[in-house]
Amino acid sequence: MTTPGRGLHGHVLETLGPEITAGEYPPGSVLRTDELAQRFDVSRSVMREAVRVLESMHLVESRRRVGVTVRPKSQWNVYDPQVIRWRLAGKDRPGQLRSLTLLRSAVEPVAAGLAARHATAEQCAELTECALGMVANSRGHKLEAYLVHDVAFHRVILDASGNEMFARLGDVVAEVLAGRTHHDVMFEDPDPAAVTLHVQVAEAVRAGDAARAEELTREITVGALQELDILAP
Amino acid sequence: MTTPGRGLHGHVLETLGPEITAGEYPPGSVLRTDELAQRFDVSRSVMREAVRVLESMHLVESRRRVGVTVRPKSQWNVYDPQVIRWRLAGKDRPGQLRSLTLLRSAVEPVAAGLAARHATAEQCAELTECALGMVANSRGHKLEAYLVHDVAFHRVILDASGNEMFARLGDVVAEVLAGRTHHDVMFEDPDPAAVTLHVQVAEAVRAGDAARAEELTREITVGALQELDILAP
DNA sequence: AACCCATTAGATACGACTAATTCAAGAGGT
DNA sequence: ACCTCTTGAATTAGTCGTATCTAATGGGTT
Repeated sequence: MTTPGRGLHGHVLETLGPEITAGEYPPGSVLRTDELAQRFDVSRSVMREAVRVLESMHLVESRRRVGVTVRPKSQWNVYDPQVIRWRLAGKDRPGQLRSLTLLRSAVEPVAAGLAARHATAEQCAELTECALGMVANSRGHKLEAYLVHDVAFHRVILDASGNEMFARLGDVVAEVLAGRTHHDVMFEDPDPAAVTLHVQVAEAVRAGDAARAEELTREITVGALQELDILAP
Repeated sequence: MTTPGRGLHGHVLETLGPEITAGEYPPGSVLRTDELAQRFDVSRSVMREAVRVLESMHLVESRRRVGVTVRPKSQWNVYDPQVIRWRLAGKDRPGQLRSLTLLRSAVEPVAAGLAARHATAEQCAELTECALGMVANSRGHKLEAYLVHDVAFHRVILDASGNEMFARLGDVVAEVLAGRTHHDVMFEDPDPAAVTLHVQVAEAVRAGDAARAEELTREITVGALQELDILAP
């Protein structure tokens, strides 16, 4: 991913991060730097750097005379892409997907509305291209090719919104969509209705119809919620 | 704040973080660990820990033979509370407030709808209490007391949504509201209409009327957008 | 109960060594 | 004369081990 075991401390994080985010150490658990350094066979300097990173993610807290204590889940930086990846790779993947899909359902419609106002001609073209790619791969078990265009579509929408906060959710959406295709539902071809909605969103954005783009995207995200049995009646 | 100059590396971060997020080093700028260590009069070990943290925020990238290069703004972890604080304290504070308010306008209505479904009796009571506190302090230049209740109100909504991602935006909302009160508009008493809306949201949540809670909250956030001249018609 | 001190584990510093990457000079081919 | 590939030196972060400092904790003393 974006963070391949970059250096020794990176390797340590790749093991320790998932362990912590998976909840293997209950909140309040104490880890000692010396022990960790021994366990991973690295020097304390390296171990301290890793601890600093975990600390900046609010996963742990390092105090003198006490050690490195694991913080409760409620304090974690759950928006940190690294934390998200670790949790998606762990055992509370379902819950994580629910949370993220809910976030999508809140943000993406608004982003689509903004995109309809701010999208450049180039972005509109990209959007249409993505939508066509989705249509072309919507039948015949071409799930991978479909996924690529689906991810690209949502990325363009988020970027075109002109809001940096929305734009940075592109990676998150990509993870969610990939997760849905690879692990959860989706054994068959995607829902034709969803494909149509994407095409219509592309049209609405190009036409500058913000209200319609927002409403159509809301339908898409409602569909995503229903797939995960997140009912909202 | 949550991270008061904890240790030497914390002190370094408190200076270097704001400098980078303020854009004082253009993307691609190269910093050398040795020089930085000299500048802050700390050991290389401490400097390396600070760099690791900045790296985990995707503010910089550290490569051998090159140095510590500043990454473009588009790659920063803009959801990291620390980064948000640094940027709010810096010169692109207005833009940051716009981005965050837009995020609020997307998330809070959805969160309010969920809160109407999931809120406990205790949370409903808290909500009503907050709303009453806002009413009580809405006249007579009691802006500070008003702010406290306003922040608490939105925190309860986000918590009661039952979604951890939404809940973690409580701090962000707090920063935005505090910023609005202390620096920007708001020289006079808050808008009476906004106060009324908060009371009505509390009622709707208690009544379990999700659609109404969502719509009322949307009106609140639209008001916040208008205050910042973010027009959306 | 209040105070003091020994213990402990992280915090900082320093120096030596390692390894990766860049850049440039030079060999060889076109 | 130009281009390409190789090679090697310089540079800078990465790693490690040790020594010292500091602050929390817990027990013991008054």
